[in-house]
Amino acid sequence: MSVDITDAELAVMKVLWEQSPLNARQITEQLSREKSWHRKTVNTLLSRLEGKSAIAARKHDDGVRYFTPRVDQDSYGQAAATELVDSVFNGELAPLIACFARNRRLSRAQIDQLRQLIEEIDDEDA
Amino acid sequence: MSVDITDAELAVMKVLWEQSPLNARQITEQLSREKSWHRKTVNTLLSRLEGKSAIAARKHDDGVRYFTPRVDQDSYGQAAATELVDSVFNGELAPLIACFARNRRLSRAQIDQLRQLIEEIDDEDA
DNA sequence: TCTTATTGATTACATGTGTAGTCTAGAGTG
DNA sequence: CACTCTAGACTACACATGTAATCAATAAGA
Repeated sequence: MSVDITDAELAVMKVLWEQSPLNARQITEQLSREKSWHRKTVNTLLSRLEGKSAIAARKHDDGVRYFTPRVDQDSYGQAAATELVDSVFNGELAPLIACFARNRRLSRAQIDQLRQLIEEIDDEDA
Repeated sequence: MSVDITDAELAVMKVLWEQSPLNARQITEQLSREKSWHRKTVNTLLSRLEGKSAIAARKHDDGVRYFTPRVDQDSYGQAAATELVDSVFNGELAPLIACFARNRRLSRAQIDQLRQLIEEIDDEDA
């Protein structure tokens, strides 16, 4: 509900979440590792993201615009996860994790991490 | 990656996951509780789902087609969750749960359920 | 049998999305 | 100063998606 970011746009956001501000050229370069997108394509995505206020542009001294996220990764992830859980799992988190565990073997470290996370949540909750 | 089901289509799938086989009229009726979709709209969605092999139609004795899911809810949920976790959380499950917890959506019962789930996963893993 | 209601197939149409191309103004180069 | 390169604004265009309408065949009633 917060901001609706599409798949292609998400790739751009991920670059900016890792490092920002960056200009269009730098972003295209970063993306070239995984996507073979034309500069213009990245430009369009940046414009659309700006239109959605998902990123902000600030013109630097060199006259070029540098972009920064206005939506942080956590908020976005939270919204996306909530939406998924609501739409597919009827609002329950456990089935998602169960699905996940069944699908993707969780390593011992990951299981321990989860256990610890649950304890933290529980403590906070108290 | 399995089957690409859109939001509108998902609403139809959820009805069929709850009960099937159902014909178009019955599905429209079920959906009317939450969506005010025209019969024709539901029909289009059914056609598209059939095209994607997400559901199967079988003509019953009354000459009307009854629909059944060909993709089960678990598989779909698993795929959707995996995609979300991969795309937003870089493949890690814990951040998703942390996000969720921060959002204060977990009741004590849910926390207990999670804890138990983790233990089960852990046991299986051993 | 003629009329009407219903199902399913086909078609429609605005908006969203992926993926660019074109055009213009300013920055740097000979 | 004329030419060129680049960034950004605007435009393009096919396919996806939400949301139906039209049309043809069939079933059911008068």
